[in-house]
Amino acid sequence: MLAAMSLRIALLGLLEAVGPASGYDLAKKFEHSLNHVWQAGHTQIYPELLKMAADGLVAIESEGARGRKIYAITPEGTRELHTWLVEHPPTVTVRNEVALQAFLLPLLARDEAIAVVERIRDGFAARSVALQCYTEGGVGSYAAKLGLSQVSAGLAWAEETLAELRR
Amino acid sequence: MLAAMSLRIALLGLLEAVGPASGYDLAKKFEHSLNHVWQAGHTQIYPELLKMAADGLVAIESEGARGRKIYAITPEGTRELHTWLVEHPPTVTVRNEVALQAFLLPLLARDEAIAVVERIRDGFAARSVALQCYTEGGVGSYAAKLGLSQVSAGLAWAEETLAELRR
DNA sequence: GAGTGACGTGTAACTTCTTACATGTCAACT
DNA sequence: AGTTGACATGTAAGAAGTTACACGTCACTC
Repeated sequence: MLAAMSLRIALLGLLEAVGPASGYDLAKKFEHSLNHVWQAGHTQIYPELLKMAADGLVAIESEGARGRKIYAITPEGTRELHTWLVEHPPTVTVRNEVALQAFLLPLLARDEAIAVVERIRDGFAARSVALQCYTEGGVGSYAAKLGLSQVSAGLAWAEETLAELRR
Repeated sequence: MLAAMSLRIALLGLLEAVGPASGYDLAKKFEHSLNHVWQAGHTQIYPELLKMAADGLVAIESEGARGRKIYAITPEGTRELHTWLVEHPPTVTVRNEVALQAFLLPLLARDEAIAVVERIRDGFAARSVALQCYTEGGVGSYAAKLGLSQVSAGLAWAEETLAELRR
């Protein structure tokens, strides 16, 4: 068992939370409700599901139309998921282009800096709208509330910084 | 020129902001002031500096004691950095273990969920303390303020969620 | 003078993630 | 009958990042 394997955990969590699903379904979840939590495309998801099946964490429940494969979590998968959730101290790996631009803001002329912060602000605003949908109940509402509060904080920072730069 | 290369930008930005430095110095910056913005270890930094030197973005200014090499940014490097800052729309790639645990919180029993959120809260609290130092002036104060406001939002979320879970 | 710890640079093997390519099904519309 | 678009799954090559190892210097303390 390796250190990270968060993609595995995300997949196991989705299967546990919403029931059996295909790789395609799971990829859709990553695009939408999981978008502000963990990102992964189908090219990463399909091979990972195959590996997880080989490791006994998921099982192919059925194969439907158009080659659609439905995966279900196994008891072993549930165990692994539960262990990770309870025991794994989450690692904070920040790799944030927005923060990087904020960091380097002093290197820019005033007008340029203002334009950059405006773009950042608009990005936060868009994400804020996108997150609203998920805060009301359902799986992921805790994460959506966390995301929304952090995005709102970012939005407030952008407004403050703009005011400061314009002074 | 590839899409991401944020490591390059971070290195160029540091060299531009604090002047010539060795790989070792830069690695220290990543550990400290840049820690809440972008993470990279020396095993990633040293080879990247060599590649950047080959591409003409930095130059080896001098070699000091203990094989220490001092890199300086070149005019071409400055140009590249400036272009990225002004033109690159920052991509938001979220891959966040804390948010993942928040997402999956409903899968846990009440007591387990409380323990998990307490651990998350403690993590936010620690990061909050670490960030205070950098908010007062100097390069990176904008980023530190952004980080601090987002960490504070996370802390508030944790307290609220704990209250809700305990009800 | 021996040991310790910070300084300082690097490689190799591996995992993770991205981009581009490749293939085929099915339903709806024109 | 042909086209479009969502459905559905995969591979391969390469970039980015992590972990483990390896080497040598210098200053300070015991």
